[in-house]
Amino acid sequence: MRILVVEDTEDVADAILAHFQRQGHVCEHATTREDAEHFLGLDPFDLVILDLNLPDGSGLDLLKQLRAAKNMVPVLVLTARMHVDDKIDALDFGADDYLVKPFDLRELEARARAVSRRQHGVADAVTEIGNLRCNLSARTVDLDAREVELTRREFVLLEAFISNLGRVLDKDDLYSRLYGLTGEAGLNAVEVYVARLRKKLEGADLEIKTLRGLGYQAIKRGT
Amino acid sequence: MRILVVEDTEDVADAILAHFQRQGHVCEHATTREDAEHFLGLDPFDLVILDLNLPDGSGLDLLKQLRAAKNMVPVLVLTARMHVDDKIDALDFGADDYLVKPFDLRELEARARAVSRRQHGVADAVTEIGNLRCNLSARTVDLDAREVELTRREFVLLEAFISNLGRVLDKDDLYSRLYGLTGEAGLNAVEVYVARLRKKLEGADLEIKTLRGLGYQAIKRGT
DNA sequence: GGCAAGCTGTCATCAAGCTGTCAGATTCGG
DNA sequence: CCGAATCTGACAGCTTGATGACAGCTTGCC
Repeated sequence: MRILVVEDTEDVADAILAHFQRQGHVCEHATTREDAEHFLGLDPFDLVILDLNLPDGSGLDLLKQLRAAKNMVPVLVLTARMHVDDKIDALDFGADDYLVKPFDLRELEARARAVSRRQHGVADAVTEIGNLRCNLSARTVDLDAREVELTRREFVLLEAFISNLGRVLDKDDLYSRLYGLTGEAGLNAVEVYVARLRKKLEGADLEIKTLRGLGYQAIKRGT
Repeated sequence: MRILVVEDTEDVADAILAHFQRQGHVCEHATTREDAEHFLGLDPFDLVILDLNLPDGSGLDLLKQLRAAKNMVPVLVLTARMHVDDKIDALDFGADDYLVKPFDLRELEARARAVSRRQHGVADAVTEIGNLRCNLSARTVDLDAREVELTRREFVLLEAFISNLGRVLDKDDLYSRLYGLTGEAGLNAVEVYVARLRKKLEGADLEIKTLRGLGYQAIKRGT
């Protein structure tokens, strides 16, 4: 996933970034509202983790502004405040979930995953596509009940395909999921990883079709 | 375990810290509510030992706040007050157990262990994983009915793996279990101890898998 | 106090596995 | 049948993890 972390407390931000990056997600870090707006203009994100207490303006305003602009990116709000009012405000203004500090990284991860799943209309963390079972939280993939070992990048790619079943993902999109904004790999890299993924998923009911000039599309075989 | 001791009476705190640290647990010490909130924001703890009488606000409020934020960390409450009401309050607000001062350290230890076990849904302090039997209270480990001698750190590591079977523990997590937040060992230390533990547990039905870039995962062999 | 044993953390070195690039092969649309 | 797009096997560089050796420190024992 592409995640924008808007958080000015350094150690908290570092912990969040490190944790999600370890999972293979691509993260950008904004410390101010202005900064956040900048990033949001550059790239589509799959999730925004937003601290309500920012130095240059309430995060709540940023949220309002986003929603006013019909930007429906999933937003997970962090707040140190304990007031129920804040929670209500945040949800009213279009936050998808909220977490009160202090929080556990694992909790944050679970919420993030849930929010993003809801966005894609996928009910469960475990997705089955025919003989292929993918557990997004445990990062495990089983094909015909045998575990398939995927590397970080391969998993990111599979995640993208699974949560966008049937949709066409163009190469630029996949590229930014793998390498973010500052990516330094050649475009060919996407092709290479698609090939590697296809090879590891040989025999699976998930087919990754090539749409020449358009991108790739994952579909369930036999449909 | 990572234990947060929230206690402002110096000698009591020292005694508790010394005792649990001797057991190989990693302890942090907070003397005020604010301090406690700080630590709780930094790292997930396996247990909070909470004195109800704090200089800057009742410990009960901290507990309420924690639970309101859905933080379910096991909390063991200490209180000097003799009122029965306090006991009821603490349990009502989500404390897992309480102890009235003055108390015996061994008693505290037993309660702490019980609370933490309950949290993990383990009925007994003895956990069996195939041919490996681990007694958390006695701190003994048997492999094929032969005792394995583990050092403190090795045991802490094993404890972490056993109580998180199947889950992926990243190196930062393991590191903070071994050295706390202020640890001064290199990150390589975790690898070294995993290696030592693996060596001592050679032939056991507990496998410690390496997930490159993610961390380690303990699983029961043959599953 | 002094000694021995064992625990710790560091380091250097080695091994394994991931990554990105490339070149040549292949496929596809027209 | 051509050219462009895509596929794919090979490879080299790099990151990450494993492990034996070692020196300092602590602990327990006399």
